[in-house]
Amino acid sequence: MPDIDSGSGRSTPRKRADARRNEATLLDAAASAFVTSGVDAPVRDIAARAGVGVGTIYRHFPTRADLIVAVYRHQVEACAEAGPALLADSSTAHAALAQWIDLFVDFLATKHGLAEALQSDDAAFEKLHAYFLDRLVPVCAQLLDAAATAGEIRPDVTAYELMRGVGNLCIGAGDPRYDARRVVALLVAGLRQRPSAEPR
Amino acid sequence: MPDIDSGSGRSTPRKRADARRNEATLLDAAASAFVTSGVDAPVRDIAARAGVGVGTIYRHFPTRADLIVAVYRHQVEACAEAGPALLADSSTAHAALAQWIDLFVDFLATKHGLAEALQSDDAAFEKLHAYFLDRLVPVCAQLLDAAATAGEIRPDVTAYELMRGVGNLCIGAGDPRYDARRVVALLVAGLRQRPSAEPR
DNA sequence: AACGATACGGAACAGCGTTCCGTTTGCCAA
DNA sequence: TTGGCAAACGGAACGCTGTTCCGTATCGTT
Repeated sequence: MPDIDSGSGRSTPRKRADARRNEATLLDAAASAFVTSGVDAPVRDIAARAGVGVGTIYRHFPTRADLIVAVYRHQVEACAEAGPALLADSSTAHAALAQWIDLFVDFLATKHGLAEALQSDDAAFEKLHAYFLDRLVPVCAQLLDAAATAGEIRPDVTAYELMRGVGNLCIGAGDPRYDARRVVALLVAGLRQRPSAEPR
Repeated sequence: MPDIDSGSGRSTPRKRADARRNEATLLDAAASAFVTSGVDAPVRDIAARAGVGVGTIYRHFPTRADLIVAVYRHQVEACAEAGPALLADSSTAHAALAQWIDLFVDFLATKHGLAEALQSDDAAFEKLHAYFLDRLVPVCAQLLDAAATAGEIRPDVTAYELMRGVGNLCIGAGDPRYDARRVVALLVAGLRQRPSAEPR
C-alpha cells in the first residue's frame, strides 16, 4: 500500500515523524498562548508551552505571520465560504453583506491583538496581511457588487477599503465602552444609497 | 525687575536654565524624529538628535506619552477650540460635526504612527489616551448633542465611541489604496437619522 | 547495525525601553 | 569672586524582546 503523503503538495518528500508531531504541538501551544497573551505572545513563551526550543518554531514558521495564519486558517476559510452562502440565503444583498461583516467582526474581535497585527506595517506581518486580503477581499467584493448592482448601496466603495475599515474598527474591542459591532454597523449603514430612502 | 516664572504653575520653583534649554531642544528633536520615523522613534535616536543622553529624556518626559503630548499639544488644542466655532458658523449641526471630524482626521492621518499609538493598549500610552480623550471627547459630545437635538442623527451614539471609531479608521492612512477620509465620511454618513430622509 | 539526512535545542547576538548613579553644571549666598 | 550644594546630566548596565547559527540528537533507511 502506497503511503499517503501528509505534506501539502505532491512534491514535498514527506517530513519526519517528530517534525510533524512538533508542528502540531506548536500549533496547539500557539493557539493557547494567543488566547492568554494575544497574538504577540513572546516566541519563548510559545516554545516553552510546546516544550521545544525557539529554533524549532522558526524552522516550522519562519515568520510570526506564518504561525498566526496556520492557527486561524480554518476560521478564515469558514468565513470566506460563508459569503456566497449568505448571498444565496438572504433576502437582500445588503442584508447578506451586513451579516457577513458581522461574522468577520465576531471573529476578529475575539482574537486578542489580531486586528492590531492585521493593520500593523511591521514587515513580520506582511504575509498575514496578504493572506487575509487574498482570501476575504474577493468575497467581500462579490457581496459589495451584488448590493451595488441591486442599487442598495453607493457603488464607489472598494472591497479593500471596506475590509480595511472594518478591520480597523475591530481594534480595541474588549473595552466595555467601545462596541466594535455597533460602530461597524454604523459604517455599513453609511454604505446605503441615500436617494432610494428606507426599505420598509 | 522681577523675573518672569517660566514654569507652568506658581508653585514650581523655576527650573535651571540648561534644563529649560534641553527641554526645548528635546521637543524639536522629537518632532523631527516623529516625522521621519513615526511616534515610535527609538529613544536613543531622539536623544542623539538633541545631543543629550537618554537619561535627560526620561527626566523631562517620564513616559513616551508625555513627549508625544508635549509635541502635539498645540494642534490638539486648536482642534478642540475649532469645535464650538464650527458649530456657530455652520448651517447645520451635522455639517459642523462632519467638518470637525475632517479636521481631526487630517491631523491624525498626517502623524505617522499616532493613530496606532492612540489605540494601543500599551501602558506607556495611557496618558496619551487620556489626554486626547479628555480634550476632544467633550467637544465631540457637544457637536453630537447639537446634531441629535436637531434630529439630524440617531441619538444613541456616544462621543467616546465615535472618537474611538474615527481614530481607528485613521490607522494605516498613507496606503494609497486606503483613504481614511473617505471611510470616515462613510461612518459619519451612517450616523444620519434614516426617517428624516435627505436634506435637499 | 550503521550511516546520512533531517530536525532539534539553546547559546549568542542585536535592538529596544528603562533605571541608576558617578560626574558635571548652574545658581545663590557669603 | 568664590565656595558649596542642589539640580541636572550622560551613558553604562539591565532585562526583555526577536532572530540566527551550529554542535548535537534523532529518525528512517540501507
